[in-house]
Amino acid sequence: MPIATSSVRRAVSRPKPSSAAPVKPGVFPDAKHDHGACVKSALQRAEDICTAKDVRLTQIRRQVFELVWQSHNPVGAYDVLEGLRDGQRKAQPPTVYRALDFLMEHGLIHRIESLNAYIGCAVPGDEHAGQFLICRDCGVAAELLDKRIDDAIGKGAKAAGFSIERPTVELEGTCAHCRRIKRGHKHRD
Amino acid sequence: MPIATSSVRRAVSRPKPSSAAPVKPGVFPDAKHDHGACVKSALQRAEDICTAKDVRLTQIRRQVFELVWQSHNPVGAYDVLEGLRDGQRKAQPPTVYRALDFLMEHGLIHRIESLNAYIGCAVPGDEHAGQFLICRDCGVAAELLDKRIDDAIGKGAKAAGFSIERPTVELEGTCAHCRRIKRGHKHRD
DNA sequence: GGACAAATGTTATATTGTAACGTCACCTGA
DNA sequence: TCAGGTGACGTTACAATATAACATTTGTCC
Repeated sequence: MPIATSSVRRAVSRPKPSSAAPVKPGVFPDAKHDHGACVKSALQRAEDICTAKDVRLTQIRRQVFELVWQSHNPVGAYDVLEGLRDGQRKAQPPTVYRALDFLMEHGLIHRIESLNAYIGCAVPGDEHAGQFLICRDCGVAAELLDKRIDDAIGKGAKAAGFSIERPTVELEGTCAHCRRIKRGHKHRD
Repeated sequence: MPIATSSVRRAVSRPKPSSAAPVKPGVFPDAKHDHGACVKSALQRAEDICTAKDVRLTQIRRQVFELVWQSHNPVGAYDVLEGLRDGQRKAQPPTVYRALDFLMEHGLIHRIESLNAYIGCAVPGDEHAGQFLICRDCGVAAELLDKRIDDAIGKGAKAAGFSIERPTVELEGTCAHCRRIKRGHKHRD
Protein backbone atom coordinates (compact mmCIF):
# COMPACT_ATOMS: atom_id res chain seq x y z
CA MET A 1 0.00 0.00 0.00
CA PRO A 2 1.58 3.25 -1.13
CA ILE A 3 2.21 5.67 1.63
CA ALA A 4 1.52 9.28 0.93
CA THR A 5 4.64 11.18 0.03
CA SER A 6 6.54 12.21 3.03
CA SER A 7 7.23 15.83 2.76
CA VAL A 8 9.61 16.24 -0.11
CA ARG A 9 8.05 19.58 -0.44
CA ARG A 10 9.22 21.82 2.26
CA ALA A 11 6.68 23.57 4.37
CA VAL A 12 7.48 27.03 3.13
CA SER A 13 4.29 28.44 4.47
CA ARG A 14 4.53 30.25 7.72
CA PRO A 15 3.61 28.31 10.83
CA LYS A 16 -0.13 28.18 10.88
CA PRO A 17 -2.17 28.83 13.95
CA SER A 18 -2.46 25.48 15.62
CA SER A 19 -6.21 25.75 15.52
CA ALA A 20 -6.44 25.00 11.81
CA ALA A 21 -7.85 21.54 11.18
CA PRO A 22 -5.25 19.17 9.76
CA VAL A 23 -7.67 18.04 7.07
CA LYS A 24 -11.14 19.17 6.28
CA PRO A 25 -13.80 16.75 7.37
CA GLY A 26 -15.87 15.36 4.52
CA VAL A 27 -13.15 15.92 1.97
CA PHE A 28 -10.75 13.43 0.48
CA PRO A 29 -7.26 14.84 0.66
CA ASP A 30 -5.84 15.87 -2.65
CA ALA A 31 -3.32 13.41 -4.04
CA LYS A 32 -0.55 15.97 -3.89
CA HIS A 33 -1.44 17.99 -0.86
CA ASP A 34 1.37 18.97 1.47
CA HIS A 35 1.18 16.05 3.80
CA GLY A 36 4.09 17.23 5.86
CA ALA A 37 2.04 20.26 6.80
CA CYS A 38 -0.88 17.96 7.55
CA VAL A 39 1.18 16.01 10.03
CA LYS A 40 2.79 19.05 11.54
CA SER A 41 -0.52 20.69 12.12
CA ALA A 42 -2.03 17.54 13.57
CA LEU A 43 0.90 17.13 15.91
CA GLN A 44 0.69 20.71 17.08
CA ARG A 45 -2.98 20.30 17.84
CA ALA A 46 -2.33 17.06 19.69
CA GLU A 47 0.27 18.77 21.82
CA ASP A 48 -2.05 21.64 22.60
CA ILE A 49 -4.80 19.26 23.59
CA CYS A 50 -2.54 17.20 25.82
CA THR A 51 -1.24 20.30 27.47
CA ALA A 52 -4.74 21.57 28.05
CA LYS A 53 -5.82 18.26 29.52
CA ASP A 54 -2.65 17.93 31.53
CA VAL A 55 -1.77 14.54 30.11
CA ARG A 56 1.57 13.52 28.70
CA LEU A 57 2.22 13.11 25.01
CA THR A 58 5.34 11.09 25.60
CA GLN A 59 8.00 10.21 23.05
CA ILE A 60 6.39 6.87 22.23
CA ARG A 61 2.89 8.28 22.03
CA ARG A 62 4.07 11.03 19.77
CA GLN A 63 5.86 8.56 17.55
CA VAL A 64 2.78 6.36 17.32
CA PHE A 65 0.70 9.40 16.55
CA GLU A 66 3.02 10.36 13.73
CA LEU A 67 3.04 6.83 12.37
CA VAL A 68 -0.75 6.78 12.32
CA TRP A 69 -0.67 10.13 10.58
CA GLN A 70 1.92 9.04 8.03
CA SER A 71 -0.85 8.79 5.50
CA HIS A 72 -4.58 9.21 5.22
CA ASN A 73 -4.98 5.46 5.08
CA PRO A 74 -5.94 3.59 8.20
CA VAL A 75 -2.91 1.77 9.53
CA GLY A 76 -2.77 -1.48 11.46
CA ALA A 77 -1.33 -1.76 14.94
CA TYR A 78 1.39 -4.07 13.73
CA ASP A 79 2.37 -1.67 10.99
CA VAL A 80 2.79 0.96 13.65
CA LEU A 81 4.83 -1.53 15.62
CA GLU A 82 7.05 -2.05 12.58
CA GLY A 83 7.52 1.68 12.40
CA LEU A 84 8.41 1.96 16.06
CA ARG A 85 11.09 -0.64 15.59
CA ASP A 86 12.96 1.36 13.01
CA GLY A 87 16.14 2.14 14.79
CA GLN A 88 17.39 0.79 18.06
CA ARG A 89 14.10 0.01 19.75
CA LYS A 90 12.59 -3.40 19.92
CA ALA A 91 9.07 -2.52 20.90
CA GLN A 92 6.45 -5.13 21.68
CA PRO A 93 2.72 -5.14 20.91
CA PRO A 94 1.58 -3.84 24.30
CA THR A 95 3.63 -0.72 23.78
CA VAL A 96 1.75 0.08 20.61
CA TYR A 97 -1.67 -0.82 21.94
CA ARG A 98 -1.16 1.30 25.03
CA ALA A 99 -0.23 4.27 22.94
CA LEU A 100 -3.15 3.71 20.59
CA ASP A 101 -5.50 3.44 23.56
CA PHE A 102 -4.16 6.66 24.97
CA LEU A 103 -4.57 8.47 21.68
CA MET A 104 -8.10 7.19 21.24
CA GLU A 105 -9.04 8.02 24.78
CA HIS A 106 -8.07 11.61 24.16
CA GLY A 107 -9.75 11.82 20.80
CA LEU A 108 -6.56 12.14 18.76
CA ILE A 109 -7.12 9.10 16.59
CA HIS A 110 -10.01 6.83 15.67
CA ARG A 111 -10.24 3.11 15.25
CA ILE A 112 -11.75 1.76 12.04
CA GLU A 113 -13.55 -1.35 13.20
CA SER A 114 -14.11 -2.82 9.78
CA LEU A 115 -10.39 -2.76 9.08
CA ASN A 116 -8.90 -3.29 12.52
CA ALA A 117 -6.93 -0.17 11.87
CA TYR A 118 -6.36 3.33 13.12
CA ILE A 119 -6.45 6.77 11.60
CA GLY A 120 -5.73 10.28 12.75
CA CYS A 121 -8.70 12.33 13.82
CA ALA A 122 -9.49 15.22 11.52
CA VAL A 123 -11.14 17.26 14.24
CA PRO A 124 -9.42 16.46 17.52
CA GLY A 125 -10.54 18.24 20.62
CA ASP A 126 -14.10 18.06 19.46
CA GLU A 127 -15.98 15.35 21.30
CA HIS A 128 -17.46 13.22 18.55
CA ALA A 129 -17.74 9.80 17.04
CA GLY A 130 -16.05 9.27 13.73
CA GLN A 131 -17.96 8.73 10.53
CA PHE A 132 -15.78 7.45 7.74
CA LEU A 133 -15.77 7.12 4.01
CA ILE A 134 -13.24 4.45 3.14
CA CYS A 135 -12.12 3.97 -0.43
CA ARG A 136 -11.63 0.38 -1.50
CA ASP A 137 -9.28 1.35 -4.26
CA CYS A 138 -6.85 3.84 -2.79
CA GLY A 139 -7.46 2.90 0.84
CA VAL A 140 -7.89 6.49 1.94
CA ALA A 141 -10.38 7.17 4.70
CA ALA A 142 -12.05 10.56 4.95
CA GLU A 143 -13.76 11.58 8.15
CA LEU A 144 -17.26 12.96 8.00
CA LEU A 145 -19.00 15.10 10.57
CA ASP A 146 -22.47 14.96 9.18
CA LYS A 147 -25.17 16.23 11.43
CA ARG A 148 -27.89 14.69 9.30
CA ILE A 149 -26.41 11.25 9.88
CA ASP A 150 -26.14 11.85 13.59
CA ASP A 151 -29.71 13.09 13.70
CA ALA A 152 -31.08 10.19 11.73
CA ILE A 153 -29.22 7.72 13.89
CA GLY A 154 -30.39 9.48 17.01
CA LYS A 155 -33.99 9.27 15.88
CA GLY A 156 -33.70 5.63 14.93
CA ALA A 157 -32.26 4.77 18.30
CA LYS A 158 -34.81 6.83 20.16
CA ALA A 159 -37.66 5.07 18.41
CA ALA A 160 -36.30 1.83 19.83
CA GLY A 161 -35.77 3.32 23.29
CA PHE A 162 -32.05 2.80 22.84
CA SER A 163 -29.39 5.10 24.18
CA ILE A 164 -26.27 5.28 22.07
CA GLU A 165 -22.89 5.42 23.70
CA ARG A 166 -20.58 4.51 20.85
CA PRO A 167 -21.74 4.83 17.27
CA THR A 168 -19.73 3.24 14.49
CA VAL A 169 -20.34 4.50 10.97
CA GLU A 170 -17.97 3.22 8.33
CA LEU A 171 -18.86 3.51 4.70
CA GLU A 172 -16.75 1.45 2.37
CA GLY A 173 -16.92 2.25 -1.30
CA THR A 174 -15.12 4.21 -3.97
CA CYS A 175 -13.98 7.77 -3.81
CA ALA A 176 -14.59 10.20 -6.64
CA HIS A 177 -11.01 10.10 -7.80
CA CYS A 178 -10.76 6.34 -8.04
CA ARG A 179 -14.13 6.12 -9.73
CA ARG A 180 -12.94 8.51 -12.40
CA ILE A 181 -9.90 6.36 -12.96
CA LYS A 182 -11.98 3.22 -13.31
CA ARG A 183 -14.41 4.88 -15.71
CA GLY A 184 -11.45 6.04 -17.73
CA HIS A 185 -10.24 2.48 -18.12
CA LYS A 186 -13.65 1.35 -19.27
CA HIS A 187 -14.78 4.00 -21.74
CA ARG A 188 -11.49 5.63 -22.35
CA ASP A 189 -12.97 9.10 -21.89
CA MET B 1 -31.49 -38.30 7.62
CA PRO B 2 -31.41 -37.14 3.99
CA ILE B 3 -31.17 -33.49 3.20
CA ALA B 4 -34.44 -33.41 1.40
CA THR B 5 -34.66 -29.78 0.57
CA SER B 6 -31.40 -29.46 -1.25
CA SER B 7 -32.54 -31.84 -3.94
CA VAL B 8 -35.70 -29.94 -4.59
CA ARG B 9 -34.79 -27.87 -7.57
CA ARG B 10 -37.96 -26.47 -8.92
CA ALA B 11 -37.86 -23.34 -10.97
CA VAL B 12 -39.77 -21.28 -8.49
CA SER B 13 -38.56 -17.79 -9.09
CA ARG B 14 -39.78 -16.13 -5.96
CA PRO B 15 -39.73 -17.55 -2.49
CA LYS B 16 -43.14 -17.19 -1.02
CA PRO B 17 -43.01 -15.60 2.39
CA SER B 18 -43.38 -18.82 4.26
CA SER B 19 -43.88 -17.00 7.50
CA ALA B 20 -43.50 -13.70 9.20
CA ALA B 21 -40.08 -12.22 9.71
CA PRO B 22 -38.26 -14.03 12.54
CA VAL B 23 -37.94 -10.86 14.49
CA LYS B 24 -39.19 -7.40 13.81
CA PRO B 25 -36.50 -4.99 12.75
CA GLY B 26 -36.02 -2.11 15.12
CA VAL B 27 -37.35 -3.98 18.09
CA PHE B 28 -35.47 -5.66 20.88
CA PRO B 29 -36.81 -9.16 21.34
CA ASP B 30 -38.81 -9.63 24.48
CA ALA B 31 -36.97 -11.45 27.22
CA LYS B 32 -39.41 -14.32 27.16
CA HIS B 33 -40.40 -14.55 23.54
CA ASP B 34 -40.66 -17.98 21.99
CA HIS B 35 -37.15 -18.25 20.67
CA GLY B 36 -37.72 -21.72 19.30
CA ALA B 37 -40.30 -20.25 16.97
CA CYS B 38 -37.84 -17.51 16.07
CA VAL B 39 -35.26 -20.04 15.00
CA LYS B 40 -37.73 -22.24 13.22
CA SER B 41 -39.09 -19.35 11.24
CA ALA B 42 -35.61 -18.11 10.38
CA LEU B 43 -34.56 -21.54 9.24
CA GLN B 44 -37.61 -21.93 7.07
CA ARG B 45 -36.95 -18.62 5.42
CA ALA B 46 -33.32 -19.51 4.88
CA GLU B 47 -34.34 -22.73 3.20
CA ASP B 48 -36.80 -20.97 0.96
CA ILE B 49 -34.20 -18.44 -0.04
CA CYS B 50 -31.59 -21.05 -0.81
CA THR B 51 -34.07 -23.03 -2.84
CA ALA B 52 -35.07 -19.96 -4.78
CA LYS B 53 -31.47 -19.07 -5.45
CA ASP B 54 -30.58 -22.64 -6.25
CA VAL B 55 -27.78 -22.82 -3.72
CA ARG B 56 -27.28 -25.54 -1.19
CA LEU B 57 -27.99 -25.08 2.47
CA THR B 58 -25.92 -28.07 3.45
CA GLN B 59 -25.86 -29.80 6.78
CA ILE B 60 -22.92 -27.80 8.02
CA ARG B 61 -24.28 -24.50 6.77
CA ARG B 62 -27.61 -25.19 8.38
CA GLN B 63 -25.93 -26.09 11.65
CA VAL B 64 -23.86 -22.92 11.60
CA PHE B 65 -26.97 -20.93 10.80
CA GLU B 66 -28.75 -22.43 13.77
CA LEU B 67 -25.80 -21.79 16.03
CA VAL B 68 -25.72 -18.15 14.98
CA TRP B 69 -29.44 -17.96 15.63
CA GLN B 70 -29.20 -19.63 19.00
CA SER B 71 -29.67 -16.24 20.58
CA HIS B 72 -30.10 -12.63 19.63
CA ASN B 73 -26.57 -11.91 20.73
CA PRO B 74 -23.84 -11.76 18.14
CA VAL B 75 -21.75 -14.90 18.35
CA GLY B 76 -18.06 -15.33 17.59
CA ALA B 77 -16.78 -17.69 14.92
CA TYR B 78 -14.97 -19.76 17.50
CA ASP B 79 -18.10 -20.10 19.59
CA VAL B 80 -19.81 -21.47 16.52
CA LEU B 81 -16.87 -23.79 16.05
CA GLU B 82 -17.33 -25.00 19.62
CA GLY B 83 -20.95 -25.68 18.84
CA LEU B 84 -20.13 -27.60 15.70
CA ARG B 85 -17.82 -29.82 17.68
CA ASP B 86 -20.54 -31.01 20.00
CA GLY B 87 -20.85 -34.61 19.02
CA GLN B 88 -18.61 -36.61 16.80
CA ARG B 89 -17.28 -33.93 14.53
CA LYS B 90 -13.95 -32.29 14.92
CA ALA B 91 -14.41 -29.25 12.77
CA GLN B 92 -11.64 -26.79 12.06
CA PRO B 93 -11.79 -23.00 11.69
CA PRO B 94 -12.00 -22.97 7.88
CA THR B 95 -15.17 -25.02 8.02
CA VAL B 96 -16.86 -22.39 10.12
CA TYR B 97 -15.54 -19.43 8.19
CA ARG B 98 -16.64 -20.94 4.90
CA ALA B 99 -20.13 -21.49 6.20
CA LEU B 100 -20.26 -17.98 7.64
CA ASP B 101 -19.08 -16.57 4.32
CA PHE B 102 -21.76 -18.49 2.49
CA LEU B 103 -24.47 -17.31 4.85
CA MET B 104 -23.32 -13.71 4.59
CA GLU B 105 -23.06 -13.89 0.83
CA HIS B 106 -26.69 -14.92 0.66
CA GLY B 107 -27.87 -12.36 3.17
CA LEU B 108 -28.82 -14.84 5.87
CA ILE B 109 -26.55 -13.46 8.56
CA HIS B 110 -24.61 -10.27 9.18
CA ARG B 111 -21.20 -9.64 10.58
CA ILE B 112 -20.85 -7.18 13.45
CA GLU B 113 -17.50 -5.57 12.77
CA SER B 114 -17.11 -3.93 16.14
CA LEU B 115 -17.43 -7.30 17.88
CA ASN B 116 -15.92 -9.67 15.33
CA ALA B 117 -19.12 -11.60 15.60
CA TYR B 118 -22.10 -12.75 13.61
CA ILE B 119 -25.84 -12.49 13.97
CA GLY B 120 -28.87 -13.76 12.11
CA CYS B 121 -30.45 -11.39 9.66
CA ALA B 122 -33.88 -10.21 10.70
CA VAL B 123 -35.00 -9.55 7.14
CA PRO B 124 -33.29 -12.09 4.90
CA GLY B 125 -34.07 -12.04 1.22
CA ASP B 126 -34.15 -8.29 1.28
CA GLU B 127 -31.00 -6.83 -0.16
CA HIS B 128 -29.78 -4.48 2.52
CA ALA B 129 -26.96 -3.51 4.78
CA GLY B 130 -27.44 -4.11 8.45
CA GLN B 131 -27.84 -1.33 10.95
CA PHE B 132 -27.49 -2.51 14.52
CA LEU B 133 -28.30 -1.42 18.01
CA ILE B 134 -26.05 -3.38 20.32
CA CYS B 135 -26.69 -3.38 24.04
CA ARG B 136 -23.60 -3.26 26.21
CA ASP B 137 -25.39 -4.79 29.14
CA CYS B 138 -27.35 -7.73 27.80
CA GLY B 139 -25.37 -8.12 24.58
CA VAL B 140 -28.45 -8.31 22.41
CA ALA B 141 -28.24 -6.78 18.96
CA ALA B 142 -31.37 -5.50 17.24
CA GLU B 143 -31.35 -4.88 13.55
CA LEU B 144 -32.67 -1.61 12.23
CA LEU B 145 -33.91 -0.86 8.76
CA ASP B 146 -34.14 2.86 9.04
CA LYS B 147 -34.63 4.69 5.81
CA ARG B 148 -33.76 8.02 7.39
CA ILE B 149 -30.34 6.71 8.31
CA ASP B 150 -29.80 5.32 4.83
CA ASP B 151 -30.89 8.59 3.32
CA ALA B 152 -28.71 10.70 5.54
CA ILE B 153 -25.72 8.49 4.83
CA GLY B 154 -26.45 8.57 1.14
CA LYS B 155 -26.54 12.35 1.15
CA GLY B 156 -23.35 12.62 3.15
CA ALA B 157 -21.54 10.33 0.75
CA LYS B 158 -22.92 12.06 -2.29
CA ALA B 159 -21.73 15.41 -1.05
CA ALA B 160 -18.21 13.96 -1.00
CA GLY B 161 -18.61 12.33 -4.41
CA PHE B 162 -18.31 8.97 -2.76
CA SER B 163 -20.14 5.86 -3.83
CA ILE B 164 -21.00 3.48 -1.02
CA GLU B 165 -20.69 -0.23 -1.52
CA ARG B 166 -20.73 -1.54 2.01
CA PRO B 167 -22.07 0.60 4.82
CA THR B 168 -21.42 -0.39 8.40
CA VAL B 169 -23.64 1.11 11.07
CA GLU B 170 -23.24 -0.29 14.55
CA LEU B 171 -24.60 1.59 17.50
CA GLU B 172 -23.38 0.40 20.84
CA GLY B 173 -25.23 1.56 23.90
CA THR B 174 -27.93 0.47 26.30
CA CYS B 175 -31.33 -0.93 25.45
CA ALA B 176 -34.48 0.29 27.14
CA HIS B 177 -34.79 -2.78 29.28
CA CYS B 178 -31.28 -2.66 30.67
CA ARG B 179 -31.53 1.05 31.27
CA ARG B 180 -34.65 0.54 33.34
CA ILE B 181 -32.83 -2.03 35.40
CA LYS B 182 -29.92 0.29 36.02
CA ARG B 183 -32.18 3.17 36.96
CA GLY B 184 -33.98 0.89 39.34
CA HIS B 185 -30.75 0.15 41.13
CA LYS B 186 -29.95 3.79 41.49
CA HIS B 187 -33.20 5.41 42.55
CA ARG B 188 -35.10 2.44 43.69
CA ASP B 189 -38.19 3.49 41.71
C1' DG C 1 -19.35 -44.86 -14.84
C1' DG C 2 -16.30 -40.83 -15.71
C1' DA C 3 -15.46 -35.98 -15.64
C1' DC C 4 -15.98 -31.88 -13.44
C1' DA C 5 -17.18 -28.62 -9.85
C1' DA C 6 -18.58 -27.69 -5.26
C1' DA C 7 -18.06 -28.64 -0.55
C1' DT C 8 -15.48 -30.12 3.13
C1' DG C 9 -11.24 -32.00 5.58
C1' DT C 10 -6.68 -31.09 7.19
C1' DT C 11 -2.45 -28.90 8.39
C1' DA C 12 -0.13 -25.08 9.19
C1' DT C 13 0.34 -20.37 9.86
C1' DA C 14 -0.85 -15.33 9.73
C1' DT C 15 -2.89 -11.45 12.04
C1' DT C 16 -4.71 -8.97 15.82
C1' DG C 17 -4.99 -8.22 20.69
C1' DT C 18 -4.20 -9.00 26.06
C1' DA C 19 -2.75 -10.74 30.70
C1' DA C 20 0.48 -10.48 34.05
C1' DC C 21 4.23 -8.95 36.16
C1' DG C 22 8.72 -6.35 36.37
C1' DT C 23 11.42 -1.99 36.02
C1' DC C 24 12.22 2.73 36.10
C1' DA C 25 11.54 7.67 36.39
C1' DC C 26 9.18 11.09 38.52
C1' DC C 27 6.51 13.45 41.95
C1' DT C 28 5.12 14.40 46.58
C1' DG C 29 4.70 14.83 51.37
C1' DA C 30 6.77 13.92 55.98
C1' DT D 1 16.25 13.81 51.71
C1' DC D 2 14.02 9.89 51.01
C1' DA D 3 9.91 6.41 51.39
C1' DG D 4 6.14 5.50 49.00
C1' DG D 5 2.98 5.99 45.31
C1' DT D 6 1.90 6.49 40.46
C1' DG D 7 2.26 6.43 35.63
C1' DA D 8 4.72 4.84 31.65
C1' DC D 9 7.07 1.42 29.56
C1' DG D 10 9.59 -3.34 29.10
C1' DT D 11 9.09 -8.19 28.66
C1' DT D 12 7.23 -12.71 28.30
C1' DA D 13 3.79 -15.43 27.19
C1' DC D 14 -0.42 -16.38 25.29
C1' DA D 15 -5.40 -15.70 23.59
C1' DA D 16 -8.51 -14.77 19.91
C1' DT D 17 -9.53 -14.19 15.19
C1' DA D 18 -8.71 -15.44 10.43
C1' DT D 19 -6.63 -17.45 6.15
C1' DA D 20 -3.44 -20.11 2.78
C1' DA D 21 -2.71 -24.20 0.59
C1' DC D 22 -3.55 -28.56 -0.65
C1' DA D 23 -6.09 -33.20 -0.07
C1' DT D 24 -10.31 -35.61 -0.14
C1' DT D 25 -15.13 -36.36 -0.57
C1' DT D 26 -19.61 -35.44 -2.45
C1' DG D 27 -22.91 -34.10 -5.83
C1' DT D 28 -24.23 -33.34 -10.63
C1' DC D 29 -24.35 -34.01 -15.33
C1' DC D 30 -23.54 -36.38 -19.44
